[in-house]
Amino acid sequence: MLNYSTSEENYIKAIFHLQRQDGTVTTNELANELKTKPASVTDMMKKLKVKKLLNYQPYQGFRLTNEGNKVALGIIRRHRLWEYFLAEKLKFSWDEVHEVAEDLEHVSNKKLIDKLDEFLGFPRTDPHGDPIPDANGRIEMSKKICLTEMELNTIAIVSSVSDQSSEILELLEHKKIAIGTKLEVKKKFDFDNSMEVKIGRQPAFTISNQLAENIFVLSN
Amino acid sequence: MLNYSTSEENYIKAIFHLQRQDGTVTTNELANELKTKPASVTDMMKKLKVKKLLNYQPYQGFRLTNEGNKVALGIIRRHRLWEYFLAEKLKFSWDEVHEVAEDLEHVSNKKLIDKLDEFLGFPRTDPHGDPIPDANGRIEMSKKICLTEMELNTIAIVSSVSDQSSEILELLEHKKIAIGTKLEVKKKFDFDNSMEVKIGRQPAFTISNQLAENIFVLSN
DNA sequence: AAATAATTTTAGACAAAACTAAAAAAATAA
DNA sequence: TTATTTTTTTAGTTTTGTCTAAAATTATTT
Repeated sequence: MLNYSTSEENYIKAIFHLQRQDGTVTTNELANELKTKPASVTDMMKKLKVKKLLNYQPYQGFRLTNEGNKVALGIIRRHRLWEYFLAEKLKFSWDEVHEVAEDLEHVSNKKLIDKLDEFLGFPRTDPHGDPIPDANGRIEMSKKICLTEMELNTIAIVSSVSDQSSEILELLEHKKIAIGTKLEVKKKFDFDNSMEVKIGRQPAFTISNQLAENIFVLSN
Repeated sequence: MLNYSTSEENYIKAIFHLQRQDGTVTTNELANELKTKPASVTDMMKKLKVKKLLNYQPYQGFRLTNEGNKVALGIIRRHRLWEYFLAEKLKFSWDEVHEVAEDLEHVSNKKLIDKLDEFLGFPRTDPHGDPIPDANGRIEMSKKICLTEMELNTIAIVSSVSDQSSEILELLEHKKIAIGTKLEVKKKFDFDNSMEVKIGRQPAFTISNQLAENIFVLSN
């Protein structure tokens, strides 16, 4: 695996994330995401095309090649492992880790990252609940879905909460729901869209639709 | 404290280290140290002078200002803390840490470094025995001297060994001398320049001149 | 002290990554 | 289907950090 500049890595990562949503990524989307100008994006797209990291025909938008995706997963692996380290070992709070990891992720020494992974105990998700690719770039492709979309009697892991207000956190704490908690939906009520869920062998309890809409889970 | 580019930081660090030996640093010395060309050095010296990090008159060599020294100590602090982390936590070997720390040292988030320091338990020296500056840039200015230069009845900490052959390591292990060991010189013999040293309360033992010349210590 | 050698600086170029302004292409509206 | 708007690309600069080749300065010899 070759080495890429910080700037190239930032473009690759941004394309990877935007690809998840749409199929293909446009110049303006990317310029907006990276807070740069469309002309700069076009310049970089030409460079990355030459390096065979993305497919790109003028005016047609772009998407990463297989090689490009591999590179992106490497960057994301580094980013999320550092986030985990910062939160778990250095006691950074939930919302501070991203910014610092943005810098650390560009130190691309494979041995460093694999040893860090081992030191941390091979964590499966970062502090935001997003999955961490393994040393081979494999990632749990369990897409993040809203708790409201889960099928009955399937188990999913709570991965993130979109609203971060203290009110919702109080409620989640009371119901013993945290990131990493395994939830099973037992019933859904059409009247108010509330649902009954279970954690492990404990008795099922009720979650309102407002709450469920703010909980996202990884379902295999 | 402002932010400096990776390149600027590498120059500042190199000047700091070269200054220790001579008083002032020359263009060629620096070009050689950084594996770059003299013309590039001159260009950078002009930039660093404008930023008031060094004193420099054409053809007269250069040395860091107080501000420049502060910046250098910040970089060295980061470098050595990461080295300690790599060796102690990630189980990198003694001779692998430097290269990786060369990259990590340029991530200059103060909170990150101070929390890392705390996580590591405020180590006083890196894995090579070199002192780590504290959060205020203070460093144990105990200069590294050769064991042969130590005065009688003073205590010093073994900080490094210049020869790294397995023969010397075998001998050091046998005599229970390691980095961090506190040594006190009790006698010196002019005949063969051998010396008698003590570790703690144990009985004094003899060290040959050849061995002493390869042991460096931090004497307060 | 003049000549030669070594060191250092200047001048001019180049590559990477960004920008602005203008041109070209695609999408949308009339 | 034209006309207009939006998006994207091109062309030409800028900044940072590097380089080579040549000029200037300092150091060393004879």
